[in-house]
Amino acid sequence: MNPLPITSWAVLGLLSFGRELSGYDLKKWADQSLGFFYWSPSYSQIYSELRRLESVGYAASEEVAGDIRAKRLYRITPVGEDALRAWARETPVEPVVLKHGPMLRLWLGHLQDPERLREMLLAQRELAEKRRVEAETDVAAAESTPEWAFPTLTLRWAARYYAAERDRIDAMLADLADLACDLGDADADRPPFSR
Amino acid sequence: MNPLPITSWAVLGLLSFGRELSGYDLKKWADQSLGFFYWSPSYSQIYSELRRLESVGYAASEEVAGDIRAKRLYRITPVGEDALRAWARETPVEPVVLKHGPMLRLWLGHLQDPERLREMLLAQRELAEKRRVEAETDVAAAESTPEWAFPTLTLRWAARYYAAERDRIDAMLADLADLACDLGDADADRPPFSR
DNA sequence: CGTTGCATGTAAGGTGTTACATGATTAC
DNA sequence: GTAATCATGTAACACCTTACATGCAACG
Repeated sequence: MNPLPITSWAVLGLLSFGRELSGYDLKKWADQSLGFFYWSPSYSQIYSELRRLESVGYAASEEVAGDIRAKRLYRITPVGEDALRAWARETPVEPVVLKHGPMLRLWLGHLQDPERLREMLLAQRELAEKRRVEAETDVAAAESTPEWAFPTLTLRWAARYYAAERDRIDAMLADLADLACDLGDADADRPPFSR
Repeated sequence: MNPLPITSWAVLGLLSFGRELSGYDLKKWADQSLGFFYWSPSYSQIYSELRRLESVGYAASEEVAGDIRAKRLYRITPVGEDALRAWARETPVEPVVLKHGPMLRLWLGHLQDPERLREMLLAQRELAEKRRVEAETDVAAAESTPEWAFPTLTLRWAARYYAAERDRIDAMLADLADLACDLGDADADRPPFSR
């Protein structure tokens, strides 16, 4: 049997805080926790990961007649706890992956209208600020509960991350403005493809 | 025909700076440019993207007897330039994707030995600092050449990014130390799974 | 009474990885 | 002479997403 993908462990991790949750709720919660520093898997993947976790005995589920409609609630099993702990302790840490779409566009700035680049950065700035506020409010909600100590740490990290992202965009906007001046000066030797 | 994946455009972007390059060289260069803010595709993917780009007429190649050994050098075609420019201008910007392995581990800190977490963060700190220095030296090498104006901007951004990453880890180490004190105080109500 | 949200999936398909293969050359 | 690097690939396969399907309940 191949080792489980990281996503599996992440989903099992969501269950390791001692609550029983449906796939739907798991996704919602993943968006607000995992989503800040790891990515949040799609619904369909959450459901299939849950089935996989159940098939290897790391999770168990039961059909529950909810307030309105039947749900399938998943919980972590003792075997699953052991496996997750072993994974967290013994597996080499995954390298950080960053795919920064806006920077890719900037890197190819010689193909673009400088004004469009500026607009793109401003939009990105707004997004980062929104995420920052989200993380900040989530910190405030979580920091009083001792069980959430570690999630609170990562939320605090996320708030700093998105604040820094916002500031870097400001710095980039300034650099871009400088660059526009320089290019304005030396009209003769434009970079390639700038027509 | 489906739209090309972003990786294709990234590889075509590497070719858009007016040089003829082999797949091998492209990968090396990708590690030092794209790798800082986007991820660097594997060799095998670079080769297959190059074949795809050639098949749609965006790139052309020729076998060249290099200094030592035969190489296949790729260059962008005029059609490819137009397509790349159109992509850069008209396609919605890809959202930022972050998959921060170390934060995932920290989020599950209740399963871990705090000392191990500290070690992990220190290792991560060193890595960020190394990347920062790399980006910084690459900035110094590129900033004098006007064609590299935009790549220089992104390298400068990367240098700031990795500096901020390093500082965030320091802040996290401090938070973690505070947390250890709090937990030491309240021995009675340990978080779940901390045995 | 139509649309939105809840809740759970299935199917198809592309993306991107690892592992492997090859052969020639440089370095120790 | 044998290890590592250059240089180019192929094959298999896992991962993950989008699109689609369903059926009920609440909201206006």
